[in-house]
Amino acid sequence: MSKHRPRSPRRSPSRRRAAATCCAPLDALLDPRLFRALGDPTRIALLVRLARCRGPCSVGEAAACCAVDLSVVSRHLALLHDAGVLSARKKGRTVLYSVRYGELCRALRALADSIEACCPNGAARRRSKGECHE
Amino acid sequence: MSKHRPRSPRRSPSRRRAAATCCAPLDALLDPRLFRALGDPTRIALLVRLARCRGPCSVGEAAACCAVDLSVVSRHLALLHDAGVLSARKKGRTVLYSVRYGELCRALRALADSIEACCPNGAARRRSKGECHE
DNA sequence: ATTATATTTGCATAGTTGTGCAAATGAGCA
DNA sequence: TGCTCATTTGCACAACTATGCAAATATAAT
Repeated sequence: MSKHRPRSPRRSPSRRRAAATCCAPLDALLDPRLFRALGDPTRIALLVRLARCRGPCSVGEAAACCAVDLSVVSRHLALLHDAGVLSARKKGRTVLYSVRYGELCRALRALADSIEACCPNGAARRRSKGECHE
Repeated sequence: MSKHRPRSPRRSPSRRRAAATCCAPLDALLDPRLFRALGDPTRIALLVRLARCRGPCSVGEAAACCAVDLSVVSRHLALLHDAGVLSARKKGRTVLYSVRYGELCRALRALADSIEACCPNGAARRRSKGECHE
């Protein structure tokens, strides 16, 4: 997901082998940077706004959805961009942001799949409603 | 997502209308509380650990995955529980936490669906790779 | 009751984050 | 060149967060 990342030394090389195989992708998919980016109400509002725009949206236009300073909006959009949620394109003196629908959806679905794969009786994917004890 | 919540409205029947209708569910699905909970490396480590456990896991057991104080682990697990990511069950003097696989997956997929529905040419769902400009 | 184990809570603290304002940059236009 | 508009950056500050340690609670075992 995240665009350019300084490669965190998080994971230890041979961390737990036994029950690890199925959940291996989880580590990569569960990127705190993505979730942190989505963890702020103002940024969520901006993301929804961008999604509703159906197409590129300038910083000023995006700012219409929330009552914070324009500079704050600029920072939030940059952060969402860094997290890989938005793409940015410069057109003249304005910056056009748009939602990276495909990337975002793929990341979320991959995560869901990976989590599901860890579910004790997760083999019955997508079938019955109550496949997992919860 | 969040444990006790007024039942998010499913997908709108007529997908894509004036541009605003289709994204209505997004507001409900994009819950900052969930993402904030997943936005911390230690909590992610705990979640992965819990997923690997394949079944209930005590606070002490979960703590094995990260080098923070047990009290911190306790707080993180409580937070994940509040966010609806984990379920908790008390057994004697230990508390068993487990991943709410179903809820979590459903939330992520619903979110992916909802985002995709906002995509300008999102009608081609799941078909081609590059359905969306990004 | 006493002791031991599992978890939680109170408090202090260092670090991070969201915010506004003012100034700076950048890009088009007269 | 100046002028205007869109966006970003520097700075300060309040609020929040993650953390560790010590003490408190809860439950089980002796």
